[in-house]
Amino acid sequence: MTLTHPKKRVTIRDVAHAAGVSTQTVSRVMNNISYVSEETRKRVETVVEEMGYRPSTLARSLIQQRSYTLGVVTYGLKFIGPSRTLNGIADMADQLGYTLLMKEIDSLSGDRVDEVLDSLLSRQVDGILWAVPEIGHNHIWLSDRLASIPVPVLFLTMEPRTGVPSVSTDNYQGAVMATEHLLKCGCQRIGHISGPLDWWEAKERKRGWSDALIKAGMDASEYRSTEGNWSPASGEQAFSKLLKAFPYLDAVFVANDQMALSVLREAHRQEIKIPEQLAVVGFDGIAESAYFYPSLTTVSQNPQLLGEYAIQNIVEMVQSRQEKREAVEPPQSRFIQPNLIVRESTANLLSEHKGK
Amino acid sequence: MTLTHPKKRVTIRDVAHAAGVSTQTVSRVMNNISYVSEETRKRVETVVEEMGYRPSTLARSLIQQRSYTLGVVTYGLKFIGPSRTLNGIADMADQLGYTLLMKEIDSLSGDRVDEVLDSLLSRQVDGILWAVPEIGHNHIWLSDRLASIPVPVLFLTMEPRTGVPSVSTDNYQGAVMATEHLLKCGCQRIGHISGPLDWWEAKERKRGWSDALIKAGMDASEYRSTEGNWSPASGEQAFSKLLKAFPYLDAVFVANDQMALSVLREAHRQEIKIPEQLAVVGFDGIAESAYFYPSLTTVSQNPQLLGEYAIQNIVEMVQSRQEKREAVEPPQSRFIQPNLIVRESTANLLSEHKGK
DNA sequence: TGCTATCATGTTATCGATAACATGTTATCG
DNA sequence: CGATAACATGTTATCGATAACATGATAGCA
Repeated sequence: MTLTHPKKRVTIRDVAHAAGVSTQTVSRVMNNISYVSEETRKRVETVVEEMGYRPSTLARSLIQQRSYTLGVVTYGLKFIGPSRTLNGIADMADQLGYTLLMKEIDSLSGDRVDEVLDSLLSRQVDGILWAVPEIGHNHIWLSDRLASIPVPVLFLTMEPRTGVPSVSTDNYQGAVMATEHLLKCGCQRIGHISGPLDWWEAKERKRGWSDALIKAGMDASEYRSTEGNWSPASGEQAFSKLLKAFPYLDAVFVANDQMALSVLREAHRQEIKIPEQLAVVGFDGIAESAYFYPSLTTVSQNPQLLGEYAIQNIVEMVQSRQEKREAVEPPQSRFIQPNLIVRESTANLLSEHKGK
Repeated sequence: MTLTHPKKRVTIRDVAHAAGVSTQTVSRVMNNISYVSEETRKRVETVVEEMGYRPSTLARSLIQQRSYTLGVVTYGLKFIGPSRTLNGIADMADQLGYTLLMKEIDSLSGDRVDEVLDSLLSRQVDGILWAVPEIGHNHIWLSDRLASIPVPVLFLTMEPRTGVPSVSTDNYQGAVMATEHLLKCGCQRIGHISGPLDWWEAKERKRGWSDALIKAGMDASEYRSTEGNWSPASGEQAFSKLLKAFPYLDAVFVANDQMALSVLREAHRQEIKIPEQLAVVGFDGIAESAYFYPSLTTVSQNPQLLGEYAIQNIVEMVQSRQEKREAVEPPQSRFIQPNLIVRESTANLLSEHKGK
């Protein structure tokens, strides 16, 4: 007998009537404010309990012009990084008393931007988190549209722009750390397998690698780099290409762990010993990387933390706008530092220098 | 000069005033309904365009008692499976014109259930997708609370209950397929590394393995199974334990790919040849599994599809409730079939029987 | 004692839209 | 040609709450 109770919603008026008071008084009780006698408060609370009354956030949002809801726009939920970021976002939003309206964007062309923004804004979000990585020109809408958005917007994983608040992992520093680690291991010919170079993150990682080499007095131009598309399959191809073009490699910095996985596998097949003949460093620090064979040295970022941090930032922006007219601080671009996890795919080299 | 435009929202009244008509007429134009003269329509549309008017979904939801918003409650976004499901959910919701209110639950105890439900319901969601896997007794609230929820609720990944609509992957069948594949490969002593057995999915996979063995005339009780917790680390431990207790294993069916990854690695370390000495089958079909060494035979589920399917179902429920009083069909438990992907970790055994 | 501050509660307006009803105009038709 | 249907638009009520204002009682104080 699955009766679907059509139960009408209990409204504040029902409660007021049942308790013999005005709706205003019920409202006062629910919000714990101003003067309500102890007696009345008790009575109302009892009725609320009995009737199972829950105030409509919707109605409240309308009159208060504030919804305690944030819009989140993501891209790439099928990958673990963005998902973990969303995880952090959801956790922190919850902790701070905000609910999330979520939209996923699939195309990167930016043609759906207006549609998504309208949908969020028409639902009165208090702020928007744009968690779509910067790829190609998919952020150009920003210069035209941003000024006309009536709520704060915070961007994740975007090239810093003055006047636009953003939070990103410091991909550049991460890549520098990875490369310097390889140098410290004694590697002399360090290749790179990059991500798709229209991605800002991929560019940053490549730049870090290149700069670190230059800083070490090596001519970076002589070092080859090949482009993958983040997938294991592309990593395999890129690695073959790299090896062919540059057979004397003694190390590779791979722009993500998934591509590094196929480098390990392919090296295995070709009987290239890791790390003795070839040191490998990945990027991301996915859970599996500790169980690759050999386990992978990698630059670990914490996407979850990124998300948490982002929410804290946007909530601050939202609240300062509610209270005052101006933000306490001007918008900023902030970075989160990744950190290097040294494992078998490079570890052994630390003591003995090689490749003289 | 980052001026934060405080711009007041343009309301229907502003438009009506500017166009010299009533708000009702503007409403009619916006919703393309009933009789509006071509002339008036044009004029209003022009004004709408000029002023950049966008109707407030919030206000509309309030009066229409319908929000075109669905609540989604997830657990485990830091894992790839649930994220991909959410991906499917978001895509399909978008296609069908619904927006998502998202809540992530971290604890499994169920103490936050009421809070989450209230939060969603107070925002007038038209339906709820409960995408939290069934673990231990975390679904008991259902029997008490479900009847009092005024909108349709659909559960993902839950043991079928009559009268409660749900959508799940057929874990049992998947496990049967995996085990029968191993049998067909000629394996005779097939072990199992299970997930945490308070998870319904883990139980189902174990049951499938056990039943397949029994069906093949083997005494399943003689075959050992060890419990992991889905993580690679636990897989390693479970595998060692299993090997110690049952050294003559010639195959393992591992309840997920992450644990299978460490089985591969550990086997490698102990110089156990895969698949010759030990065949391995995983579960999930994560992207990396094709690039493990050796590549992993696995039961691939499609969490994305699961999510899409779930949204289609709940939207149907929502719409049929809007139109009629009763649902077209009674609530059902539906299953999605996974499929077996044969790779190197078992493939070679297909031709030559072994282990006599 | 009369005046003001504090307390307790109610009344009316409002948020931004649509529903329901009303009204006036123009066709259509027997 | 008058009645009815179809068209075009406006007015008022409503969704569920809170804001703003109003009112009455009590209490403290000069």
